[in-house]
Parts: sequence; structure tokens; C-alpha cells
Amino acid sequence: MATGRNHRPATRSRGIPEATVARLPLYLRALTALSERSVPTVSSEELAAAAGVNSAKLRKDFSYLGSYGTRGVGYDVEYLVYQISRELGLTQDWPVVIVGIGNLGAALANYGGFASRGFRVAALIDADPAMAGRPVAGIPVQHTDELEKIITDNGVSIGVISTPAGAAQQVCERLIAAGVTSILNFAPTVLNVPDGVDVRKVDLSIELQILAFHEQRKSGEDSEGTARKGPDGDMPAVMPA
Amino acid sequence: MATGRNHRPATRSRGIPEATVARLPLYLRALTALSERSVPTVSSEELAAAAGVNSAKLRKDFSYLGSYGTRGVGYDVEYLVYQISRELGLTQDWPVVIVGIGNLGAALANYGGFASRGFRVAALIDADPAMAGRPVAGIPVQHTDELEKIITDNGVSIGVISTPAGAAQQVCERLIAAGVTSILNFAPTVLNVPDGVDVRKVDLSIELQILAFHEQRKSGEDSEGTARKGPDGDMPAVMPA
DNA sequence: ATGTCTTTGTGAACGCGTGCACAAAGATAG
DNA sequence: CTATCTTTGTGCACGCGTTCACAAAGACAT
Ligand SMILES: NC(=O)c1ccc[n+]([C@@H]2O[C@H](COP(=O)([O-])OP(=O)(O)OC[C@H]3O[C@@H](n4cnc5c(N)ncnc54)[C@H](O)[C@@H]3O)[C@@H](O)[C@H]2O)c1
Ligand SMILES: NC(=O)c1ccc[n+]([C@@H]2O[C@H](COP(=O)([O-])OP(=O)(O)OC[C@H]3O[C@@H](n4cnc5c(N)ncnc54)[C@H](O)[C@@H]3O)[C@@H](O)[C@H]2O)c1
Repeated sequence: MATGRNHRPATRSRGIPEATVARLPLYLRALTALSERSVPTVSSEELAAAAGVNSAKLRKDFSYLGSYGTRGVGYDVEYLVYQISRELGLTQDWPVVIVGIGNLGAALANYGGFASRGFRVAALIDADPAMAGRPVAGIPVQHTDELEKIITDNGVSIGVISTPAGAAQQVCERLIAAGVTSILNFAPTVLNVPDGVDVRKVDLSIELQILAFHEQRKSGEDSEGTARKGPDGDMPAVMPA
Repeated sequence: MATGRNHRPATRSRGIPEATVARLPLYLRALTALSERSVPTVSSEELAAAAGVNSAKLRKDFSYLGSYGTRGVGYDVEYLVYQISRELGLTQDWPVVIVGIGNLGAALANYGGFASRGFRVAALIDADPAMAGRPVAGIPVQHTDELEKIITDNGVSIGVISTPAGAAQQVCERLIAAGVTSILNFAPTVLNVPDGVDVRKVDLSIELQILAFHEQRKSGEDSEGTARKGPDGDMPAVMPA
């Protein structure tokens, strides 16, 4: 999962727990599906099942937003969709820039799930001069030289980084200097940012490695032969000095 | 430095906290970078900075694996790379299949970061007959009809789903029936799986929505006008019965 | 051998998140 | 209006993860 900067003093009594915030989009997705099927109300039990969480957890999550349910009946779907959207800040459209239009960046640009969820791809930026002007997903790629101007002109506060790892920190700094305060990072590197800037990361390899760990556990459960813990003998040639 | 003699059996090995497992790949990445620069040893403080975590947390994490450090000196980089790799199950290569070779699936297939981290793309699978045989990233796409055979023949236990959301559950079930026990899901939907199967999800939209939440907080900090909690007035026409 | 200095490994305290279990709220029926 | 039934909202307890702080381990110098 992604991590965020969490150096907030607990002074926020109004503050919604981070774990709850991370689940709100999940509820919203399930509610949107119900809304499209014109389902008027839903119980915490049903909605929890659709979102893949515990119903008590869901009710507690909603209790942080307010009392939006009706006892004996459940929650009004449309009303809840609105309340969660408002809480997440999705009643406004967020302009987003994607920096690094390679394999991944192009896929992101082509992804239709953004617009339907309150985000608009304001610009695509790449350092390769050969790409400048070439349209990707109907949007012409602009050169990195114009990064600052693009951010300022469009009032962009959310940036997506899909450049190689080596360029990520530098791109990150330019984005922040230009006014971006939230970054979604796909490059496999740690980004150093000042306070007040949120970073979330998506790292494919990390997810696979976590799966591999559990996978190894499963297969090694009976034999215990693959992951023996015995004294030396399964160590690499390289030894500590 | 610790000699092979002190290598201790680490009887505590059962039950590494999930939070720790999720950080091991992070440490591994930082250590690999140090290794490439031929740095022999590293202190918990330095490594923690490189991995973007607290040094006490790092030391506690490593303590679950065993005593691999030397007081007064730090950790032997090569030795630690090996220990973490082994713990994560990366000393063996994991064959992986990607199902759904569209924008995202193709980007994943083209991603070079897999092989260098112990994963091998064994096959690309898509339901579109027009794609069958067409090479993507040098690997010919195979039709969904052959899914079961591919999984069995290659002994695949890890599957990646990058199909549209509507197809994900069905694909998931076929993968599991064929023998897959770990799934990385990119489709924005909840997957229902039996016990013993691990699912990790990557959801772009959710990450952006979480960023939007914090972004809204930041801008509303001074004015407080956007996120007021007051009684009705900013509600939609739709009201609960 | 003795002392100093650095850094690990971990006990303990704390805070957050989760899930149980139930009283209260409100709908619905008679 | 009273009774019954459903489902919310939440108090509480528990377990996990984080962080602090320090004794002990070991390197290194003399
Ligand atoms: N492709 C994947 O599925 C995948 C998966 C996980 C992680 N990643 C990571 O995502 C990032 C992008 O992956 P990719 O496969 O698209 O790589 P890519 O090489 O195809 O694309 C990188 C793009 O970034 C551009 N670029 C380089 N330096 C830049 C700079 N300073 N400013 C702006 N643009 C710059 C390049 O011109 C190129 O178009 C990498 O860090 C990669 O590790 C990719
Ligand atoms: N592109 C992105 O950046 C992005 C971002 C976030 C999430 N996603 C999600 O990832 C998934 C894929 O996105 P995309 O942009 O690549 O979509 P896409 O439409 O480009 O590709 C989907 C591919 O899946 C194939 N497919 C459909 N049904 C299938 C089935 N039953 N079995 C096998 N293959 C099947 C299609 O033939 C197509 O090639 C979607 O669920 C999307 O919501 C994509």
C-alpha cells in the first residue's frame, strides 16, 4: 500500500482517521454501483459486503462523518454518495498532470476511470523532445521546460510521477516548487518532500514481493525444506568481513 | 563483524508482523543500491533514512529476522541483502501471468523491473481473439481458452489481473481453480476468494481520492468554508425518506 | 587488559484500529 | 397509543504497530 506523510499533530478533533479516509473511496464505489441500479436504500450489512469490509467497521467509519443513517432502514444511497463525495472533495474537479509519458504514463493517460471520479488530466509532460506535441490519449505531450507554467496556469495541485526512478526526485522538487502539494509516485524510489506535501506511492514490485513472501510460506508449510533455518550452509559466498 | 559462527537459528521466525513484511522490500531496494555502490556496511540510521522510515522501526523489523547486525558498526550490506531476499522468497524465480493485455497490461508486460526483482513474466493472456499471437514486449499473447493449461504447465502461483472490472471476478475464479494462490488486482472491484488465497489490490482512483481529501483540507484550512459541518443547507435535493 | 565510544537489540508505554455486543432509535403493524 | 421488529450508533476491550529510551555488545585505541 501507499504511505502518506503523517506528521499531523493530533490536535484535530474534527479529523477523520486515516484508515477511514482510505476506505471512503471503497464505499463510494459500491454506492455508485447501487445508485446506477436505482437502489434507494442499503443496510450497513449489505454495503459492507459489497465493499468487502466488516459491517461494524463501516458503521463506525460513517459515524465520523455524521449520523446519515436511519435505524431500522439503513442508508439512503443518493444522500450517502453525496456526503462521501463532499467529504473526499470530489464535488469539484481536480486538474492533474502526469509527468513521464512512457509505457506506464501513457496507460494512465488512456485510463478512463479518472474523469468519472472527479479528476481531469490537465496535461502530459515528458522530457523527451521527440514526444513534444505528439498526442497521447488525445492530449498533446508538452516538454518539461514548460512544467512550471503548466502547473501555474492550470492551478494544478496534484501531480503524478511516472518517470524513471532516477528522475523522480528532481521532477518532484520542480512540481512542488511550482505549487503542487499532492503527489502520486509510481517510480520505485523514496521521495523527500517538505512538510505540507502529501506523497502516496504505488510500487508494483513491492506488492509482488509481499505476495511472494506469503507464497513461500504456503509452499514451505509441510516440507520446511526450502527455507531451512539450520546453521551455516545456506549462506552466500560473501561473508561479513 | 559477526562471523558465520554466531549465525543464530532465529527460532522466533514464525510470525513476522505484516507491517514488517511490507517494509522488507523497501529495505531491500535501499540495500541493493548500496550494494551497487560497493558500500560494505550501513548503520540503522543511514539505512532508515534511505528507506524513508524511522531507525527504531527498522531495527525492530530486523530483530524479527534475527540478529544480523554488529553493535558499534552496523549491518553488512551483502549479508543483509541475502537474508532479506531469502525471507521474501526471492532466491527463487516466480513465474507470473498477466491477464488482460490492454493499456495497463501492456505497460506491465513492458516493465523491466520485474525480472530484476525475482519475477518472470511466464505468459500474457487476453480474451480478445484479435490479440492472440501478437507479441507484446516480445511475448506472444495467448487466448483465455488456454488459461488453465498455461497455469498448470508453468507452475504459476501468482497472477496479475488487469482486465476491465466486470471480468475480474470471473478471471480470478479461473486462475484460482487452475492453481493460482496469489493475485495482484488492478481492476477497481472487490474480489471474493476462498481462504488460502492472497489478494493485493492497486487502485489508482482510490489513491487520487485520498490525495484529494487531504488537498481539500489544506485549501479549506484558512477559510473553512468548503467543509462546514453545520446543519442542512449544502445538501442535494435528494433527501432520505 | 582496560576504557571509551558507537550502535544494536529490545522492554515497555502508548496510540490507533478493529470488532463485539447492545442500548437506543425509529419504522411498521395492530 | 402500544408492541414488536429491524438496524443504527457507539462504549469498550483487545491486539497490533510505533516510538522511546537504555542496557549490553562489540569495535577500537592505548
Ligand atoms: N511500466 C510499469 O508497469 C511499471 C510498473 C511499476 C513501476 N513502474 C515505474 O514507473 C516509471 C515509468 O515506467 P515506464 O515503464 O513507463 O518507463 P518508460 O521508460 O517507458 O517511461 C519513462 C518516461 O519518462 C520520461 N522521462 C525521463 N526523465 C524525465 C524527466 N526528468 N522529466 C519528465 N519525463 C522524463 C521518458 O522520456 C519516458 O517517456 C518507472 O520509474 C518504473 O520503474 C513502471
Ligand atoms: N490504464 C490505467 O492506467 C488504469 C489505472 C487504474 C486502473 N485500471 C484498471 O485496469 C484494468 C485495465 O485497464 P486498461 O486501461 O488496460 O483497460 P483496457 O480496456 O485497455 O484493457 C483491458 C484488456 O482486458 C481484455 N479482457 C477483457 N475481458 C477479458 C477476460 N475475461 N479475460 C481476459 N482478458 C480480458 C481486453 O481484451 C483488453 O485487452 C481496468 O479494470 C481498469 O479499470 C487501469
